[in-house]
Formats: sequence, C-alpha cells, structure tokens
Amino acid sequence: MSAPINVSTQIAYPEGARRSNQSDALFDMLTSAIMAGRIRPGEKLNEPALADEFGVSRAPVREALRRLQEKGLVTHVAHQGVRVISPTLEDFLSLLDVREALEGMACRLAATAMTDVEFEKLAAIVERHGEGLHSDPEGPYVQNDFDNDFHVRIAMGCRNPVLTGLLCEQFYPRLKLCRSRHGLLKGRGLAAWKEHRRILAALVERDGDVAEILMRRHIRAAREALLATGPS
Amino acid sequence: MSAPINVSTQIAYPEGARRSNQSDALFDMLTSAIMAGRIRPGEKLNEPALADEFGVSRAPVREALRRLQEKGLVTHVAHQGVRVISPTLEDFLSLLDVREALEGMACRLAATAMTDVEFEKLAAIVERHGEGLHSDPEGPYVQNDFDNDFHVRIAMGCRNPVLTGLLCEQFYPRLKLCRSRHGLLKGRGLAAWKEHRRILAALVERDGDVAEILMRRHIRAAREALLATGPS
DNA sequence: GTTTTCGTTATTGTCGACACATTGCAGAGA
DNA sequence: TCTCTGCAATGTGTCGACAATAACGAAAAC
Repeated sequence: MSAPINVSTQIAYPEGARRSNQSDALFDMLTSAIMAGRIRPGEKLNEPALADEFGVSRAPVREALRRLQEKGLVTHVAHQGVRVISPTLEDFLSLLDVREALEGMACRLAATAMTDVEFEKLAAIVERHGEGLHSDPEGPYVQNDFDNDFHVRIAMGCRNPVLTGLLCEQFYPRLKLCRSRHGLLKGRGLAAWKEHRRILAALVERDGDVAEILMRRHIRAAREALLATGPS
Repeated sequence: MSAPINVSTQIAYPEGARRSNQSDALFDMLTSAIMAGRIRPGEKLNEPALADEFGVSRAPVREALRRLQEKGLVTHVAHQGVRVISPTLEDFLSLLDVREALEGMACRLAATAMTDVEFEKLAAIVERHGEGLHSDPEGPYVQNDFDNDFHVRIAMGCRNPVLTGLLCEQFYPRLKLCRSRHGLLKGRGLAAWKEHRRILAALVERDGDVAEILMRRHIRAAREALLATGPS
C-alpha cells in the first residue's frame, strides 16, 4: 500500500470554485494537486483510499479519476490502479508536434477573428513578458497566470470552440506536466519573447498565413531546444 | 417521456467485440447505434430507461454515457438529460478547420514514418476507390470500411500516438455524424480521388512538406464544397 | 537457488436504494 | 385569460455493499 496522499489538507479551496457536486470538487482538487506537483508523476491514486480520505463514497472518486484520465493526466491499467502519468521525452515530443499543428491553426484563425481590444490585451501581455526578462534574460519562458498567457489568449481568440477546448483543456495541462518533469527550456526566454512579438505583429496585420508560420516555427524551436537538451 | 429507443433488439452484437464488462458493451452498442443513425441526432438517452432496457443498473449506463460525452457524440445539460448531438453547420466547419491542421501534420509525419509496405496498402486503397468511381463518378467519397480508409491509414501511420488517438477516436466519429446530418459532398468523389492520388505520390516520395500542403488543401476543398452547398 | 503453486489482497464492476434539485404541469386566484 | 403557487415527475448525485477478477507475495517443491 502506498503512503496516504493527504491532498485535502494541502489544497486551499479556490473560493468560488466550490461546485455543487463532490465529483467536480474532487476533480478540481486532484487536477490542481497534480499540476502543482503535490501529487508526483508516477504516484498512485487509490480509489478507496481517496474516498476514505475525503469522506465520500467511491462513486464520485471514480468519476473524478475517469475524467482525469480523459484529460490525460493519469493512466489506468487494469487491476493495477491509476497513476499520475510520468511522461517520457517521447510523449513530450509527440505532444509538441500536435501542438504545432493546433496552435498554428489557432493563430491563423485568430488573425481574422480576434478583436482590436483583444490585440491590445495581447500586446500588454507581451510587454509585461519583456519587462520580466530584465531580471533574467536567459531564463525560460514561464507561464505563471493561465488566463494571461500569450498562447492561451490566442487559443481563446480563434473562435473555434473545438480548437479552444482541445488546447486549453487537453493540451496545456499535459504540457505543463511535461515541463515540470523535463525542465523548462533555459535560454529560450529572450528568443521566445522575440518570437511572440513577431507573431503579435503578424496578428495585428491580420496576416493569418504569416501568423501561422511564425507560431509553428516558434513551437518547433521549443521542440528542438528540448531535443537538444533532453537526451543528455 | 420519449418513446423507448429499444436499441438492444436492433443491434447485432459484433461477435468478438463483447467485452468483459457491461459498461464497455453498452458504450460500443450506443456508439455504433448513434453512428449508424439508429439513434437520431437530438434524441434523448435516458439513463434509467437504458438501464431498464438492458437489464443493468444505472452505474454502467452512466459510465457509458459519460464516455460518449467525452467522445463528443452526446451532450449533457443538467436536469435535462443527455441527447445525441445534432451538429450545426458551424460545428461541422469548426471540426474541419481543426481536422485540416491535424491531418496535415499527420501527413507530414507519415511521409517519413510509414513503411513501404504501408504505402503499398495505401496505394491499394486508392486503387479500389478509383475502381468504385466507375459506377458513380459524381458521387461522394464514402468511407465504408474504417480500417481501410485512406485518412485512417495515414492517421495510424504517423507514429504519433497523441495524433492518432485524437483523429481516430475523437474526430472521425464526430465527422461521420456531421456527414450523416449535413449530407455527403456530391460531386467530390472524383476530385477527392485525384487528390488522394497526389497525396499518396508525395508520401511515397517521402516529401512531408508537400504531403502536408496537399492534405490540407484536400480538406479545405471539402470544407469549401460544404460551405457552397450547405447554407442553401 | 529456482520454480511452481496456493492463498491473500487490491482493484474493480455492479447493484439497488435513497435524497435532493430542477422542471414542467396543474390548479387556484386575480 | 393570465399569472402565480404548489405538487408531481424526472433527472441526478451519492451511498454502502457484494462479488469476481487479477496481481502480489509466501510457502512448498524441485
């Protein structure tokens, strides 16, 4: 038996986020716990144990775990329980290939779909990123605030609900997990910022073709940086 | 109360497909029933009613329904039950935009990842498609056999599990539903075949760049054909 | 020391029941 | 005739329990 995870005491309930049902609450809790590293990759999530810990029956736990699985944050092998995924470098690379395709398209669509107000907001994000670089120009590009992230904004600006959902709900959480496992890309900070700036410029020009190309190149650069440092 | 669906009597059990647990069996049944149109778009799937009809408790039904929801085949609004989605033209178009991005990437990757044997198999599929055109050159491109479909083969040949999973499990079923609702693209049959042939040629040349471009153009052509006939 | 067999345990699927929320209907009142 | 209120029906989340299956570990046989 694995050691008790005891997540409940470590998670501050996001105030408004308390949903009506236990299954949702559990899902939110586990999601943030995994993403924050409070539950480590490879760690086991025991259905009865979690039910016991949270004082609920197995049903809501079961559902929350299944949803985590759909989200790609945990794996479930029969009769061996569910574990937090510990993505390999290959998994990471696969994810980035698909991400290149998806965000490229998102960028193309966003070029015509986003409003000028949204572009201003995006510009502000890029600006703040630039200011942050002064402290550590060689550091990685850190995504600290989901709603104010460059990529997230574009994903939400493309006005394609399928695409937005895929990126925000499936890909970004998994990518974050991959990053926390394989390390951020040091030295990419400044380069990433410059690339963001060029993407923004193309968007403002409403040039979808160029915006897509630049975004794809941007993600491929990150992928290649990973490939260079990864297998070490 | 909606009329009883009575799916069980209409579905021939796919012989080997009987899984160990009821939830899986139910999921398979409902999936094929929806895709075959035995359960129509907009139709309600009643949890207790299905449980009763199949002689199981609500638990496995519940799980099967949730998985259908993940797959994007049904929607679930609180206290109103779950219904088979009836995709709008906009939904269809959104799906096709994302599909363009995904299959484009799949094609690019497949150009280097697929084996010569797989290419031969793919060529055979294209050839058979061409022979089928003799009977109705203006007809639509029909995908009658999932495992022997041109696009499916490429999706499986790209060697990117994330991409393959997305396409085969999420997109193709939803696309099929969209097609059955909005009609197939008449007159695209011959054009589609020619495009397939060119894509195949690029793949065989192992030219990922061109293969991607051709595939994207192929899907965009289908999208525009839909746009032209759709709003009528 | 290695392999096999057996018992234990963990995981999982399923069940039937209950309680609560919401919806929609129906009847009362204006 | 329209509106409001209360009730019934439906949908839904949750519970505790049981049984079956497969993995794990220990003891026995080779």
